[in-house]
Amino acid sequence: MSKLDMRTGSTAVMVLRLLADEPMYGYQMVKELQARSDGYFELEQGTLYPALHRLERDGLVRSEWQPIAEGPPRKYYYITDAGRAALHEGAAQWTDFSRGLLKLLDGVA
Amino acid sequence: MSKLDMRTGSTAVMVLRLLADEPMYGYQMVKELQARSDGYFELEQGTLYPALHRLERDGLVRSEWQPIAEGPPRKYYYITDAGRAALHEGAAQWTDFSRGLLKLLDGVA
DNA sequence: TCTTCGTATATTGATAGTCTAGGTATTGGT
DNA sequence: ACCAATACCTAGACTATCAATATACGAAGA
Repeated sequence: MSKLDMRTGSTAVMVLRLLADEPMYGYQMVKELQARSDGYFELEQGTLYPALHRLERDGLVRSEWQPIAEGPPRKYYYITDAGRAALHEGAAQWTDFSRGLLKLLDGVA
Repeated sequence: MSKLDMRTGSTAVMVLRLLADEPMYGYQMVKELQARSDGYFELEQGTLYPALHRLERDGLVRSEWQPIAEGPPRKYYYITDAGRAALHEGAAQWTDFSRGLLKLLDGVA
């Protein structure tokens, strides 16, 4: 099957979902999403970083640089209270949408 | 819950899904999608008509004007063989995506 | 008669998110 | 010396969506 295009707007809720478990840095999120989806979700860095900056601009996450003994420094992201609220809202919408679409497409694929 | 934004790219597969059952005209598709989703999928006309023209341009549907005794004429759309193939492809992708997202968001909403 | 509503197609301009492609820098292995 | 993996980032092009608007017909009601 051809490579997945990220569905517009899903990146934010995916990122918030990851950060709800623990703080993470960008590169880690890419790998974590791959791991949790058996390689299906391939988040491009050119998609992720702008999305993270939007989330921070909107107060849904905050970030903190952390120097690493070996390798380049990491920018850790933390979900905020507003971020958790947005996660619940966004998860509810995407869940409804996904269920509705699965119902509509049931038996076609 | 707030009004649904159509998720980018889902319009095409929804339209093809409807036309796989029977030929329809645009306005009818809007109503039919509402009916099949208990009012959840609200396809805007400014979203639908450009989408239909793209589908026709790409040979996935063809259209035919039909004069009506009462009221404005209707432009009926028919799915093509290429359209059915695209439907299966698109349905498979959206199904995988939806299942993956539901799994990721499970328990959050 | 005039207005409004439901039907039905369509376009325009603004907006927003994704992609490709590139850039910078560090570390470890060959 | 070189390359791959790690880790951050941006710019420009593209595409689909939205809100708003336009046209036109028929029916119902004031």
